[in-house]
Amino acid sequence: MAQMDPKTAEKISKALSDPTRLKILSEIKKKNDWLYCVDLYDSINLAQPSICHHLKQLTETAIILPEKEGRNIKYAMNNEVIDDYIGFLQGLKK
Amino acid sequence: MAQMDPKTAEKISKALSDPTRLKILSEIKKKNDWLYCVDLYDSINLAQPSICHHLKQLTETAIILPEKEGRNIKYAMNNEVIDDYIGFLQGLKK
DNA sequence: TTTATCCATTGAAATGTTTCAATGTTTACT
DNA sequence: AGTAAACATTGAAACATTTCAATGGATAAA
Repeated sequence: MAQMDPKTAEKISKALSDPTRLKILSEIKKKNDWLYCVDLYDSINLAQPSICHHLKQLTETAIILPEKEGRNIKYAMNNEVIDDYIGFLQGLKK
Repeated sequence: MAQMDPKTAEKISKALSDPTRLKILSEIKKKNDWLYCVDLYDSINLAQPSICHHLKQLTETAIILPEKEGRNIKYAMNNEVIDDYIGFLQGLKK
Protein backbone atom coordinates (compact mmCIF):
# COMPACT_ATOMS: atom_id res chain seq x y z
CA MET A 1 0.00 0.00 0.00
CA ALA A 2 1.33 3.41 -0.98
CA GLN A 3 2.49 5.67 1.82
CA MET A 4 0.44 8.83 1.53
CA ASP A 5 2.24 12.13 2.02
CA PRO A 6 0.85 14.75 4.45
CA LYS A 7 -0.04 17.19 1.68
CA THR A 8 -2.27 14.61 0.00
CA ALA A 9 -3.78 13.61 3.35
CA GLU A 10 -4.53 17.27 3.98
CA LYS A 11 -6.37 17.57 0.66
CA ILE A 12 -8.37 14.42 1.25
CA SER A 13 -9.26 15.60 4.75
CA LYS A 14 -10.45 18.87 3.28
CA ALA A 15 -12.51 17.06 0.65
CA LEU A 16 -14.15 15.06 3.44
CA SER A 17 -14.81 18.08 5.64
CA ASP A 18 -18.11 19.16 4.13
CA PRO A 19 -21.61 17.79 4.80
CA THR A 20 -22.63 17.87 1.14
CA ARG A 21 -19.59 15.89 0.07
CA LEU A 22 -20.11 13.29 2.80
CA LYS A 23 -23.72 13.06 1.66
CA ILE A 24 -22.58 12.44 -1.92
CA LEU A 25 -20.34 9.62 -0.71
CA SER A 26 -23.16 8.05 1.26
CA GLU A 27 -25.41 8.26 -1.80
CA ILE A 28 -22.76 6.42 -3.83
CA LYS A 29 -22.58 3.80 -1.11
CA LYS A 30 -26.38 3.52 -1.13
CA LYS A 31 -26.45 2.95 -4.89
CA ASN A 32 -23.97 0.17 -4.28
CA ASP A 33 -21.92 0.67 -7.42
CA TRP A 34 -22.36 3.71 -9.64
CA LEU A 35 -24.06 6.97 -8.85
CA TYR A 36 -25.45 9.05 -11.66
CA CYS A 37 -25.08 12.77 -11.29
CA VAL A 38 -28.80 13.28 -11.81
CA ASP A 39 -29.54 11.17 -8.73
CA LEU A 40 -27.93 13.89 -6.63
CA TYR A 41 -30.30 16.61 -7.78
CA ASP A 42 -33.08 14.71 -6.02
CA SER A 43 -31.27 14.05 -2.76
CA ILE A 44 -29.23 17.23 -2.39
CA ASN A 45 -30.93 20.56 -2.10
CA LEU A 46 -28.36 22.71 -3.87
CA ALA A 47 -28.10 24.33 -7.27
CA GLN A 48 -26.43 22.39 -10.05
CA PRO A 49 -23.18 24.41 -10.06
CA SER A 50 -22.79 23.82 -6.33
CA ILE A 51 -23.12 20.07 -6.69
CA CYS A 52 -20.76 20.22 -9.62
CA HIS A 53 -18.25 22.10 -7.45
CA HIS A 54 -18.40 19.41 -4.75
CA LEU A 55 -18.08 16.58 -7.23
CA LYS A 56 -15.01 18.29 -8.62
CA GLN A 57 -13.33 18.32 -5.22
CA LEU A 58 -14.06 14.65 -4.73
CA THR A 59 -12.78 13.71 -8.18
CA GLU A 60 -9.70 15.93 -7.99
CA THR A 61 -8.61 14.07 -4.89
CA ALA A 62 -9.57 10.80 -6.61
CA ILE A 63 -11.85 9.87 -3.73
CA ILE A 64 -14.42 9.11 -6.41
CA LEU A 65 -13.83 8.10 -10.01
CA PRO A 66 -15.89 9.59 -12.84
CA GLU A 67 -16.88 7.73 -15.97
CA LYS A 68 -18.45 9.36 -18.95
CA GLU A 69 -21.49 7.74 -20.48
CA GLY A 70 -22.79 9.80 -23.33
CA ARG A 71 -24.12 13.01 -21.89
CA ASN A 72 -24.11 11.61 -18.37
CA ILE A 73 -21.37 11.02 -15.87
CA LYS A 74 -21.41 8.32 -13.26
CA TYR A 75 -19.23 8.06 -10.19
CA ALA A 76 -17.83 5.26 -8.06
CA MET A 77 -15.91 5.24 -4.79
CA ASN A 78 -12.19 4.77 -5.14
CA ASN A 79 -11.47 2.37 -2.32
CA GLU A 80 -7.72 2.55 -2.88
CA VAL A 81 -7.55 6.21 -1.95
CA ILE A 82 -9.63 5.61 1.16
CA ASP A 83 -7.35 2.74 2.12
CA ASP A 84 -4.24 4.85 1.60
CA TYR A 85 -5.78 7.61 3.68
CA ILE A 86 -6.60 5.10 6.41
CA GLY A 87 -2.98 3.98 6.24
CA PHE A 88 -1.89 7.56 6.81
CA LEU A 89 -4.19 7.84 9.82
CA GLN A 90 -2.87 4.59 11.27
CA GLY A 91 0.59 6.10 10.96
CA LEU A 92 -0.43 9.01 13.18
CA LYS A 93 -1.17 6.70 16.05
CA LYS A 94 1.44 5.86 18.64
CA MET B 1 -16.36 0.35 18.36
CA ALA B 2 -18.67 3.36 18.31
CA GLN B 3 -20.32 4.21 15.00
CA MET B 4 -19.32 7.78 14.24
CA ASP B 5 -22.00 10.07 12.87
CA PRO B 6 -21.33 12.13 9.71
CA LYS B 7 -21.33 15.45 11.56
CA THR B 8 -18.53 14.29 13.83
CA ALA B 9 -16.63 12.81 10.87
CA GLU B 10 -16.97 16.14 9.12
CA LYS B 11 -15.47 17.97 12.10
CA ILE B 12 -12.60 15.55 12.41
CA SER B 13 -11.92 15.81 8.68
CA LYS B 14 -11.82 19.59 9.02
CA ALA B 15 -9.46 19.35 11.97
CA LEU B 16 -7.16 17.16 9.85
CA SER B 17 -7.33 19.44 6.81
CA ASP B 18 -4.56 21.84 7.74
CA PRO B 19 -0.79 21.44 7.36
CA THR B 20 -0.02 22.93 10.77
CA ARG B 21 -2.38 20.57 12.54
CA LEU B 22 -0.98 17.53 10.71
CA LYS B 23 2.48 18.75 11.68
CA ILE B 24 1.41 18.94 15.33
CA LEU B 25 0.17 15.36 15.15
CA SER B 26 3.42 14.17 13.60
CA GLU B 27 5.34 15.95 16.35
CA ILE B 28 3.27 14.13 18.96
CA LYS B 29 4.00 10.88 17.18
CA LYS B 30 7.72 11.76 17.11
CA LYS B 31 7.75 12.40 20.86
CA ASN B 32 6.26 8.95 21.24
CA ASP B 33 3.98 9.77 24.16
CA TRP B 34 3.42 13.34 25.32
CA LEU B 35 4.12 16.54 23.50
CA TYR B 36 4.70 19.69 25.48
CA CYS B 37 3.25 22.82 24.01
CA VAL B 38 6.61 24.59 24.18
CA ASP B 39 8.11 21.94 21.85
CA LEU B 40 5.86 23.26 19.09
CA TYR B 41 7.25 26.78 19.23
CA ASP B 42 10.55 25.35 18.01
CA SER B 43 9.18 23.21 15.20
CA ILE B 44 6.32 25.39 13.97
CA ASN B 45 6.98 28.83 12.59
CA LEU B 46 3.79 30.55 13.73
CA ALA B 47 2.91 32.98 16.47
CA GLN B 48 1.75 31.59 19.78
CA PRO B 49 -1.95 32.46 19.33
CA SER B 50 -1.97 30.64 15.99
CA ILE B 51 -0.56 27.47 17.48
CA CYS B 52 -3.01 27.81 20.34
CA HIS B 53 -5.84 28.09 17.82
CA HIS B 54 -4.77 24.88 16.06
CA LEU B 55 -4.35 22.99 19.33
CA LYS B 56 -7.86 24.05 20.27
CA GLN B 57 -9.30 22.53 17.12
CA LEU B 58 -7.49 19.27 17.74
CA THR B 59 -8.59 19.12 21.37
CA GLU B 60 -12.18 20.15 20.67
CA THR B 61 -12.54 17.18 18.34
CA ALA B 62 -10.72 15.04 20.92
CA ILE B 63 -8.13 14.00 18.37
CA ILE B 64 -5.59 14.90 21.01
CA LEU B 65 -6.02 14.91 24.77
CA PRO B 66 -4.62 17.74 26.91
CA GLU B 67 -3.27 17.33 30.39
CA LYS B 68 -2.39 20.19 32.63
CA GLU B 69 0.92 20.06 34.45
CA GLY B 70 1.42 23.22 36.47
CA ARG B 71 1.87 26.06 34.02
CA ASN B 72 2.42 23.67 31.13
CA ILE B 73 0.06 21.57 29.08
CA LYS B 74 1.00 18.34 27.42
CA TYR B 75 -0.88 16.52 24.69
CA ALA B 76 -1.28 12.92 23.59
CA MET B 77 -2.94 11.33 20.57
CA ASN B 78 -6.37 9.91 21.23
CA ASN B 79 -6.21 6.66 19.31
CA GLU B 80 -9.86 5.89 19.98
CA VAL B 81 -11.08 8.86 17.98
CA ILE B 82 -8.77 7.98 15.11
CA ASP B 83 -10.05 4.42 15.17
CA ASP B 84 -13.66 5.55 15.18
CA TYR B 85 -12.93 7.87 12.28
CA ILE B 86 -11.27 5.02 10.41
CA GLY B 87 -14.40 2.98 11.08
CA PHE B 88 -16.48 5.71 9.50
CA LEU B 89 -14.22 5.73 6.44
CA GLN B 90 -14.45 1.96 6.11
CA GLY B 91 -18.21 2.39 6.11
CA LEU B 92 -17.99 4.64 3.06
CA LYS B 93 -16.45 1.88 1.01
CA LYS B 94 -18.56 -0.42 -1.06
C1' DT C 1 3.89 40.15 46.85
C1' DT C 2 6.16 41.10 42.91
C1' DT C 3 7.75 39.33 38.70
C1' DA C 4 8.13 36.07 35.05
C1' DT C 5 6.31 32.23 32.36
C1' DC C 6 2.88 29.69 29.98
C1' DC C 7 -1.25 29.48 27.72
C1' DA C 8 -5.97 31.59 26.30
C1' DT C 9 -8.83 35.25 24.39
C1' DT C 10 -10.03 39.28 21.63
C1' DG C 11 -10.43 41.81 17.53
C1' DA C 12 -9.16 42.72 12.99
C1' DA C 13 -6.87 41.91 8.42
C1' DA C 14 -5.97 38.60 4.86
C1' DT C 15 -7.24 34.62 2.67
C1' DG C 16 -10.10 30.63 1.37
C1' DT C 17 -14.67 28.29 0.74
C1' DT C 18 -19.43 27.85 -0.49
C1' DT C 19 -23.25 29.16 -3.12
C1' DC C 20 -25.87 30.53 -7.21
C1' DA C 21 -27.45 33.10 -11.60
C1' DA C 22 -25.85 33.39 -15.99
C1' DT C 23 -23.56 31.40 -19.59
C1' DG C 24 -20.69 27.94 -22.17
C1' DT C 25 -19.70 23.21 -23.94
C1' DT C 26 -20.65 18.69 -25.24
C1' DT C 27 -23.61 15.00 -26.65
C1' DA C 28 -28.09 13.10 -28.18
C1' DC C 29 -32.45 13.37 -30.47
C1' DT C 30 -35.63 14.89 -34.17
C1' DA D 1 -29.28 21.84 -38.86
C1' DG D 2 -31.96 22.88 -34.85
C1' DT D 3 -33.30 21.85 -30.27
C1' DA D 4 -32.90 19.83 -25.84
C1' DA D 5 -30.42 17.65 -22.02
C1' DA D 6 -26.39 17.05 -18.99
C1' DC D 7 -22.57 18.89 -17.02
C1' DA D 8 -18.79 22.70 -16.58
C1' DT D 9 -17.18 27.44 -15.99
C1' DT D 10 -17.31 32.28 -14.63
C1' DG D 11 -17.88 35.94 -11.53
C1' DA D 12 -19.64 37.79 -7.47
C1' DA D 13 -21.83 37.73 -2.83
C1' DA D 14 -21.90 35.57 1.65
C1' DC D 15 -19.53 33.16 4.94
C1' DA D 16 -15.61 30.72 7.35
C1' DT D 17 -10.75 30.13 8.46
C1' DT D 18 -6.12 31.55 9.39
C1' DT D 19 -2.98 34.65 11.27
C1' DC D 20 -1.04 37.91 14.58
C1' DA D 21 -0.50 42.06 17.89
C1' DA D 22 -2.27 43.19 22.06
C1' DT D 23 -4.03 41.83 26.23
C1' DG D 24 -5.80 38.77 29.98
C1' DG D 25 -5.60 34.91 33.46
C1' DA D 26 -3.37 31.38 35.99
C1' DT D 27 0.62 29.24 38.01
C1' DA D 28 5.43 29.22 39.59
C1' DA D 29 9.66 31.37 41.21
C1' DA D 30 12.09 34.94 43.65
